[in-house]
Formats: sequence, structure tokens, C-alpha cells
Amino acid sequence: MSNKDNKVTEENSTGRYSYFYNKKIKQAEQDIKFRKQYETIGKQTSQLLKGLTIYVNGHTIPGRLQIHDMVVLNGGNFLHHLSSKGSATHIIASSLPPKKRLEFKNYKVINPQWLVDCIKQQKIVPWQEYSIIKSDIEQPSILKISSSSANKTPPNCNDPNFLIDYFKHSRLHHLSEWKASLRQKFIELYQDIPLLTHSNSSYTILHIDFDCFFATVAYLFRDKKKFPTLDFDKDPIVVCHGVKNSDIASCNYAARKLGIKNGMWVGTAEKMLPNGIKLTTLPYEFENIDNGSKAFYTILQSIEQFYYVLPVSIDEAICVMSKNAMENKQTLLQLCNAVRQRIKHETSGCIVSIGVSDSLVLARLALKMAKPNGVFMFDNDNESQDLNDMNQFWGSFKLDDLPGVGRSTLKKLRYKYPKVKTLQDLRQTCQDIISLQSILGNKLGEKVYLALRGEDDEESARIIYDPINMFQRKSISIDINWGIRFKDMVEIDKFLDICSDYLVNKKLAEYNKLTSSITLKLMKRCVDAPVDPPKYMGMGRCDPFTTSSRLGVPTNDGGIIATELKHMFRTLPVPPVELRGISIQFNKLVDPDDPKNSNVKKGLSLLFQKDQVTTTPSPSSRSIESPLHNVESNDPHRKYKRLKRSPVKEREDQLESNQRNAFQQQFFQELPTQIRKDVQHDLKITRKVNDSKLKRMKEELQRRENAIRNMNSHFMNSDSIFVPIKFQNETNFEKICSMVNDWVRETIKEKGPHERDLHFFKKYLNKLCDSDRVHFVLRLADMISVTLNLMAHKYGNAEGFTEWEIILIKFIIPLMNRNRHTFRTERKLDIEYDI
DNA sequence: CTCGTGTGGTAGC
DNA sequence: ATCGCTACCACACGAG
Repeated sequence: MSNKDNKVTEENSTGRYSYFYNKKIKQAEQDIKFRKQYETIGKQTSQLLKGLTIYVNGHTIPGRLQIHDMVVLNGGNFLHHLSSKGSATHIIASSLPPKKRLEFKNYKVINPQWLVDCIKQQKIVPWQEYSIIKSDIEQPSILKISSSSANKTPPNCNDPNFLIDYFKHSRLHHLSEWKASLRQKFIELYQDIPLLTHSNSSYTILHIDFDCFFATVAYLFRDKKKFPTLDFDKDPIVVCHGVKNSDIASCNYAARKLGIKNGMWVGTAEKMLPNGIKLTTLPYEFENIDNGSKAFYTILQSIEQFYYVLPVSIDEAICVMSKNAMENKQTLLQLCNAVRQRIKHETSGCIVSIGVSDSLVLARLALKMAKPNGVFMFDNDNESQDLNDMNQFWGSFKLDDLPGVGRSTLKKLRYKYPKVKTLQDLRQTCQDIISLQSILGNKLGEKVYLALRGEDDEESARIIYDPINMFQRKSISIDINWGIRFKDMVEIDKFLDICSDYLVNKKLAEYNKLTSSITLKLMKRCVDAPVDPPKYMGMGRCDPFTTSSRLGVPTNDGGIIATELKHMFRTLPVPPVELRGISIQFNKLVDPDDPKNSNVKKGLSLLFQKDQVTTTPSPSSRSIESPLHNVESNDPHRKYKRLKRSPVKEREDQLESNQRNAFQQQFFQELPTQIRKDVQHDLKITRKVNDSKLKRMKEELQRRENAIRNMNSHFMNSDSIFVPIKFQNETNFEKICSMVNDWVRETIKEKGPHERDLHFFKKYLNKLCDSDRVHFVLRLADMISVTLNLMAHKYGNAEGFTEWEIILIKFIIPLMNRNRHTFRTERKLDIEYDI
């Protein structure tokens, strides 16, 4: 919306609304009067909507009053009551209950954005785009079937629409998308404006944010028949999807008073309620939130004094103004209140609070003070601020109120300073930067140190001095950590296809980028975590596994990316049924129009011709062999790395972790060294093969697909081409796994495994190795190792424990090394195919 | 030391 | 039931 429109609506807040509440006076006459008044004071009006009669049904953003003004001032008729049928040409609504849907089925029912866009573009834009019953009219039967079945059927990640459907309902996805799009818009809007400089560092920062935004919007658009007496100020209200282990996205201040917090599960929140008080749960209103946010940003951007309106999130912005833009504190306060008033007005009742100070960190803290429904100005200047006020200000914050201090940092601070409760305590305790840096690390230590003095660190200040650069996208990724339940690799491959398609066609296309590097991160159920986590379809406790791959040539080819992903999946030791989450990132984005890119391609093709790049080992030349060395060799290699490191974070029992570390060092000192030598050897071969041959991307793709097919039959039990091998009369590897696990757990406590059992187990392992299924042995070894670690602090001295240790080190690991030709065999196959 | 890879942490509701 | 995302910085570690 342009400035002009804003000024028009701004003028409305001078009290003329009383006219329109008086229903006895003929509305139309009033509207004309209203319009004339505008004209007489020299305000611009238009005839854009001439001949149109518009009626507003229910809650909308912008609100009814704003729409009225927009209509009237642009020459349209505003209908206050829909008494005479057919008199309205357009009905504006955000959503319609089924009954109204029927009633209005012959009207043009559109969402308010239509009007906004019409005025913005100064022409009548086609209403069909904005129709809210369009889909019903066009394909009523299909819509009903799909929506009703979608409501009833449980979430299924094999459904081709799963990804889209999931994202549609995910608040965090929405938040991320909104943020990205706001940043993009910022770049477009401000790219020609000169950057602010450090030297002229006398800025006033306004941090503006809605109070419990989601909850407010959900309340405003609630089904009033369902909640006739709901009181936003008194009744605790939360926004969520479900009932028990559903996340609370937002809760109102009545709920917060009872100790309920965002992110809490509904069940937990209910336990905090006093007797007789009930918790009201409201559904998300994503679309209306989006509309409210548009109004919010439009208003902020229309305010001349703001040099920048920096987006923080959908409902939160940092406004930067020069210190001398306002005469004094009084006028500044007036401005703040005017902004608050206008936003409340134009969003039909959403409240913002404002924190004002001269650094980012102080503005943010001031905002916390301002909430709910207020303005707080904090002056860090010692002279003008009473020392008592200072102490009181800092004393009213908890440690994690400080930006940058989250769960983990809080824990570190608590551990080091058990007595420190408030930021004021911390200010007094930590006088020097060194002690903070020693606990929190270099950067974070400095950041906290500065923040306690009310100053921004350089990284935070970038948003002021170099926002365009900061908002430029450097990576693209998607995460899915909910609803992931797969049976086998076939299903996972399909899902990876969908992800790849989404990333390529939705993200790369939107930002017009190519990627040259992919990271795949998998979440695998922890060995000791329940198969069904507490949260329905949740991920539960998981171990993360990541791997990344360079593509050599930047690409946006979905096929190549999908193939690479499938391939990468197989380099990670995560069986399909244990998978609980997937994350895919494109790390090194390349602009296709960038001349640098053509250089990359040129350089690459030259590289293939001969190994002329002796000085610098080029990433692109290496990446070509990556499929080979990744598939086979990286598996054990990676495992080594991961197992060595991950226990530190997995379970935080300090007593336990020392023993575990010692043990795992020992475990893997033997395992990977030999295999790694193999890898290096084979790498040389691979290089030769590649160097002797010029490759095209398509050939590469073909080869990888075949490599995958090879692996597919080989790596996972579900579609093994080999004859089944039995252990204790069981052939299913997963079941054998859990059987062995139980067996180990039981016998650790006592004298170790029975000789006869052990004999059969060894026989089984031998067979696995002999039939090229050494990866199963690896998994069993891993599992046993984890079990040992888990039980080390309790049974570390038991006879059985030592017994199992010996079995693992003296038998199982050498077994894997003995059969390391397995890895080579496969690679040989690959190379042969390649030539 | 520099580079690349993998991991951890934080923010918004 | 339930929708636990995503960009980006900082860091540790190993290879060269």
C-alpha cells in the first residue's frame, strides 16, 4: 500500500467514526458527506470503486471500519446491512461458516486482500483470485472428499501430498516462510537506500511486537457460537492443534499468569490450572495472521521517521530512526502510542508493545518490560537514569531473557553461577569478559558481556548497518521431523523424490538459484527410545546423522539432486524403520546469471581433461569421485566419527560419559584404521578411472542410479537378494537385533553369555560376513557397544560386562576387518560398470 | 594456519 | 491424536 492510502486512513482516526455508528441516519448520505469532508481538506479520493456496493461479513483484517473508509473514499458504496438481497456487488469476508456459504453462494465473496490490491494497483483486479468459496463452487465433490478424508485418515508420510499438507499445518514452517519472505521484501524495498554508518551511531531503536499474536488473532476469529462467553482478558486461551501432547503456539496473558508458556504441551498446561478453571484451545488462523502482519508492516513502513523497518518475524519488527528525528521523549512517546493505536485499529484489535532504547539489546529488553500492552523507554545514560531504576531494570530479567541465551547457555551459566538469578546479579558477578568467554566461548561470551552493558556486539549490529547483505539468502533447506514413519527404502526413495522436487521447484526456482552442495541430516530413533514417542507421530529422542556432498557442477536438476540424496541416505547407518526425521540443505547457492558460474563450469571441464590442478586440490575435481568413495567407504568411516563424538550430548550423565568415552575410543581405534587404508587405496584407483575419462552429468547420474540399485539390494534387510540367514530361527534382521539386544542386556548383569548361545551367534555373524552382509555385523557391533555404554556405570564391574567387551573387541571387530574385501567388491562392481 | 566437514545453539508463536 | 521449521552463526576437529 502506498503512503497516500495510509494518510487517508490515518485521518479517519480523528473521530469521524461516530457518524457511522448512528444507524438512524441514512448511511449513504453520510458516506457522501464523509467523502466531501475529505475533499474539502484537500485529501485525495478516487472513483475507482464507482458502481460497486460492498458489504463486510464478520471479522476481517483490515477491519470493517477500515474497509468502509477504503470503499467510500474510492467512490464505492458501503452496505451496512445486507437487508435487500442482491444489493451488494461484493461481499468481503475472511472465512464463512457453511450456512453463510450457502446463503452467499451467488455473490462474489472475496477476502479483504482484493480491496487492498485494487487500491494498491488503482484498478479493479479480478475477484476470482480472491474468492473464498471459489474452490467449493468449482469442484465441490472433490474438495469435500479430500478434506473429509484428510481429516479422518491418520497422517501418512507415503501420501504424495504429505509434505505440503504437513507444511500447511506447521506453525514453525509458517514462521520460517514468513520470515524469509519478509526479508526478501525488505531487500526489494530498501536496496537503493544508503546504509547507515557506524560513525553516525546515534540511533533510536524501536522494537515492536504483537502481544501473543497467534492467540489474539485466533480469539478474534473464533467461532462465536462455540465460544459465546469467552473473555480474552480473563480466560486462559491457547492456540494448538490437539489436546494432550500438542504444542502450544501462543497463549494469552491470562494463561501466562498461571505459568503457561509458549511451546508447552497442552496436557502440561492443563495441570497448571487451578480448580474450576478450564483451558480454551483455539485453532490456528494462519491466513488471518498473515493479513494482520501485512497491516502491521504497512503501517510501520508508512511512518516517515523510520529509516528502516527491519523484519524480525511475522509479528515483530525493529524500527531504526535517527536520534534527532524526534524533538524529545514526549513526542517519541506520542509517536509510539499513535503507532499502537493505529495498529490496533487496523487489525481489529491486535495489540503491540514497543520497547525503545538506543541499542538493539536494550530495545529488546525494554520491549519485555513494555509487555503486555505498553511502551517502555530505557535510557542507558547513567546521568539521566537513576541508579535505582537501573538496578530495578536489570533486576527484573531472568538470565534467558537476554537475547542469545537459550536453554543450553542458561544451563552453563547456572552451573557456573548457581546463585545468579537475574541479569542484575550477573552484571555484578561477571565484571570481566574473560570469565564469560571461558564458559560460553569467545563470541557468545563477548556478546553477553556487551549485552550486560547495554551494547550490541558486532554480529547483532549487522542488522542495522548491513541488513541487505544479512538478509541475502545463503542456504535453502527443509526439515521434516514429524510424521516420518517408513517401512523400507522404496518408500524413502519416493519421499526423497518429493523433497527434491519441492526444493527444486519451490525454493530454487523462487530464488532463481543453483546449488552445488547438499547436506542430508537424518534423525534416527535412539536405541533406548520407545518406538512410539509420547507425541503422536513425533520424532521422540533421536540421534542425528549428517553427511554432505559436493555436486561439482551447480545444478537445479531435480533428478540429479534426488539421486544424490538417495545415495547419501545409504551412506548413513539409519535403517528405514528407525528413521524419524529428515533434513535437506542446499549449502552453496550459485546465481545462474552470475559470470562466476560460467567460470565454474569452464574450470570444471578443464579439470576433467588432465590433472593440471596440482597446486590446489579443487573441490570440484574431488566431488566427481564422491559417489564412489561415499557409498562404500564412508559408512564405517562416518560411524567412527559419530560414535566417538555424539555421546557427549546424547545423555548428559557426566559420571557415565567418561567411561563411555574411554571405551569407545578403544572400540574404534581398531576398527576404522584398516578400513581407512582401504579407502585411500581405492580412492587412488577411482581417481585414475575418472581422470582417464571425460564425464557428462547424465552419465554420472546413470552410474549413481546403478550404484544405488546395487546398494539397495545389499544394504537393507527388507529387499535383500540373498538367501536368508537364521539366528535362533529368526530371519528378520530387526527382530534378531532386538533379540540380541535383550540377550546382551540380560547377560551383562551376570556371568556373560552362555557358551552355546555364543557359539550360534558367532556362527551367525560369520555367515553374515561370508555372504557380504558385513554391514549387519557393523550394526550389531554398534548396538552392543551402545548397550555396553549405557550400562557401564551400573554393571561395569560385572563379569558379564567384561565378557561382552572382550567378545566385541576380540571377535566382532576383527570379523569385520577380515571381511573388508566386501567394501572393495562392491566398488569394483561400480568401477567396472563405469568403464 | 586455512580449509572443509560435522555438530550445536538460537530465534520467532 | 497431531502438524517438533529453518537460516545462520560459532565452534571443534582433522587434513593438508
